[in-house]
Amino acid sequence: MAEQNEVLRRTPLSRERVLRAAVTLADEGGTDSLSMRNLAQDLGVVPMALYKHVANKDELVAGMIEVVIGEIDPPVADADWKHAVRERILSARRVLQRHPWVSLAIESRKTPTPAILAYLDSMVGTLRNGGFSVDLAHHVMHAMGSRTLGFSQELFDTARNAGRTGATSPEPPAARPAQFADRFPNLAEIAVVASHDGSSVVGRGCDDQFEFEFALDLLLDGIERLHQQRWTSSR
Amino acid sequence: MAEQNEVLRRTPLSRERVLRAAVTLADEGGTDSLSMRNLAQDLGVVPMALYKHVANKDELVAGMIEVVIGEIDPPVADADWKHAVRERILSARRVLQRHPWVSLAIESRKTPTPAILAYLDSMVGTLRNGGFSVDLAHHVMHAMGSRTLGFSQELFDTARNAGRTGATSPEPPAARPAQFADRFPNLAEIAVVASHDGSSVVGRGCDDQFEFEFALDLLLDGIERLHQQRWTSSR
DNA sequence: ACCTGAACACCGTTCAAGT
DNA sequence: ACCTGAACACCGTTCAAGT
Repeated sequence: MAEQNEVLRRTPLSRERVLRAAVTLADEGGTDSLSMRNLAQDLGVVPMALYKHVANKDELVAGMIEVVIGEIDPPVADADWKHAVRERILSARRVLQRHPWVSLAIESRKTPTPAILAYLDSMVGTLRNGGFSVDLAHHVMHAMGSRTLGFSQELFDTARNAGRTGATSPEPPAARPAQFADRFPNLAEIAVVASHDGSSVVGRGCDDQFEFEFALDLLLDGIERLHQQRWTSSR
Repeated sequence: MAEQNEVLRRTPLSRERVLRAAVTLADEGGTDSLSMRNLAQDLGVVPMALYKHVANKDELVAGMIEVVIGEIDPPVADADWKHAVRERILSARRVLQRHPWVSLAIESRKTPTPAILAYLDSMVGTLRNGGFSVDLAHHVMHAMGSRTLGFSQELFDTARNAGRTGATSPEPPAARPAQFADRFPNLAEIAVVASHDGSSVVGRGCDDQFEFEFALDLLLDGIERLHQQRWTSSR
């Protein structure tokens, strides 16, 4: 590790290397460990050296988002709109699972980055090519919201925390199962079904991939129905 | 203002006062201005005095979330499940619009707070009373995701930044309209329709309330269809 | 002209000293 | 026993001094 740092120190810094190291740092240690000082240390460089390649931390994060969004597959060719949209979103979801910090990073920013705009623009293009009116395509993009980028939008987000360990969190989301079932009986009932195991609690045992696709298909099927009915807003 | 601080200084601190002052501080200045030191100053108190009422900043934020979630209306009585769910979510949305910092605060936490669990439990109860199977209710909660709490889930989030000014942001999300239309023609086309005005850009002119209800109803209608069909997952 | 160490203005939180 | 000032270990970023 010290040797590797020694080697890396010889190769000159570049914006590319800075962004890549930052993504790796965030992947491994989460947003908390992403500081200009930590990043500089990983690169064997004094903190101020970073400021020749990124204007400030905000711009660093924007660059990191660009790198990650670039990992999303291009749209599949020769497919109907529904299949193309579905596959692209599932690709985005796989990317987000590799970089669990990125969804919060995107949501924390005030403005979307160019790569996000390009991704969304491409998705609108897929809808338009599929025969969607501008009007319907517009509302559909709003309806999909951040799910277009593969966001789970879960309130019990097991995926986000599981980043390091990979396993489910050792601690239940609230108190012990017995108390939990008393206070939140309807959630407890749901959790039991999800896990096929009476001793489980909410947040464990849910099949995230199934739930994501369930929600995605619920939206896509509804959208398909509107499309076939030539739906328009009354504007 | 100095006089008011003087008066407030006499009334003893309480967890209630700390949380309420923190919510007000975040409402006015956003998450950035919410520091233990700023909060203590607003309360006319030394920073360390706060630690007798909240264990640390994380627990402070949890308490702030509890306060805000408590502002959501209880479920309307004597209503079918669809109306009850719809009205409750629209109430949650109004609350989130009053406290623009709270959605990010909720998403940033690893575990849901008790008030959030109680809210979700109540919503599951509404579905179960409406005749939903445990299985379908479970998947529906995942499908709705954070939208159950009124989250917009927009990538162009005009509402979140508009907190202070109330007006739309003076700066377009990316470059000037002309360049924008060149790089993102499909987004530009959508934006023009949304604004009835060729000079506009994405993010301006969208009717947030309409879009939220469009997406909400798209989901609710799809859910109603599954419910009527007695849908079950194949488990 | 370039690079960088020290410094500035902040954080959340600990802890020991003072009352 | 209670309260709190100073201190600690961090931040992102500025800026002037050194090469």
